[in-house]
Amino acid sequence: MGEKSIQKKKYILETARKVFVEKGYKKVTMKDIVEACDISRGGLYLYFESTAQIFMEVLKMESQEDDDVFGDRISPDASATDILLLFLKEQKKELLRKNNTLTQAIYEYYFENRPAKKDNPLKKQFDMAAKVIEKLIEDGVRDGEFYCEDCEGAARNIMFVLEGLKIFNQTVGITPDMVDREILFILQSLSVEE
Amino acid sequence: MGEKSIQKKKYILETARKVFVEKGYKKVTMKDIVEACDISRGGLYLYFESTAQIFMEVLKMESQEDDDVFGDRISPDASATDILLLFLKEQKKELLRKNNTLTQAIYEYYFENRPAKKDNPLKKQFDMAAKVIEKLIEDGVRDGEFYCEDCEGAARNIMFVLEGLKIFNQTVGITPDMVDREILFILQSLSVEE
DNA sequence: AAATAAAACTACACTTGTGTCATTTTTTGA
DNA sequence: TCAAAAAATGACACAAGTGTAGTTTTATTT
Repeated sequence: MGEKSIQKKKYILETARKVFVEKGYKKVTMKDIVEACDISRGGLYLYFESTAQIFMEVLKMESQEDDDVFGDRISPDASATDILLLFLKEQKKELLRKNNTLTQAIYEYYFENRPAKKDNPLKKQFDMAAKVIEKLIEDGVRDGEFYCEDCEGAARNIMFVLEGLKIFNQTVGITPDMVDREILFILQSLSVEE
Repeated sequence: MGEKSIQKKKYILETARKVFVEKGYKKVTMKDIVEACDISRGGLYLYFESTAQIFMEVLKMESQEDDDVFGDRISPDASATDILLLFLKEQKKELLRKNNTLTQAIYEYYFENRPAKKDNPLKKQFDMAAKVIEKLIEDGVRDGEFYCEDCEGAARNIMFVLEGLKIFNQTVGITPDMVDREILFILQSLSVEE
């Protein structure tokens, strides 16, 4: 497969991503992707053999891309509160950018295809994020910024709230101020008593 | 439609429910239901005209049934902690009884059919439950059992955690002790400082 | 520019699901 | 007990999706 083919494959994946964003996972057919890419039926089968395969490769692409959007803009002397707030703001943006995310498609996919818990990407992501937040809270406690008796619990609590907001957004819809209220509550419950 | 027909309709709905529990929403076809009910294709169409309609009626049936499973067993002199704990235990049971719930099907349905936020049943349920918890926490605070500066926030926080656990369970799977840890954390964060 | 290889196309055969309708079976009541 | 009504059946026509293969178009190489 030549260089040109690789380009085309990438083009198909990027176009297919848009389709998945728009229609979720289950509703998407080869025809949808063929039409979005403006290629022929047979042409698509030259590169991929099923929507499932395409979706998996889209996910792979996705996970390669959004590796380090975050690490960049943390100044070295930022307080734990600052960082936590930055993280939560980032999550808020992600949540509300609903029209550009694969969230629903990913849920649909995992409804059907549940990998062993051990190597479930969703679980890994969750655990990693929780670990990061935990460290963050621990730092904050050490510096006297936060009060918290169970940093791990608090971190997991935050993660579950974020999960809750995410699914709520997909089924009911959320407004920015709903997210703000949750963020506020989280920060307040970590704040030291005067 | 005679009495017998009504019986049969109910029978179909109950059987269809099992199918939805097993396969979710989108995957279910009329054929699946026909076979589960052991009736003929045409026969089913006599009662319902689409899987969507059947699903909606299943949901209606569901919501009529689980009205007051809870209110019953609260003794009049139970403390707020007791009641909250009972509520959370109930939620835990519900969560882990995954193999008998329509959770995934409901999510799939609302991915496709998002009603206006105003009359979205999911939102209503959420808000109502949050209100109940809020009152509960307020009672606890008044009696000196709980410490909480933002009862509404705390209530919503609990609800979002439960939502998070729910979707997590459908996509990754949870274990009883994961739920226990969350319940413990919630109770601890409401506990009065000594 | 001719020959070959690579890429793309389209039409086809197959599968699965839907909704309908002429017919058969069952129930009812006079 | 038998005629009419109600309920149930299953075969059919249709629609939408899949995967394939023979053919055509485009690109590459000598």
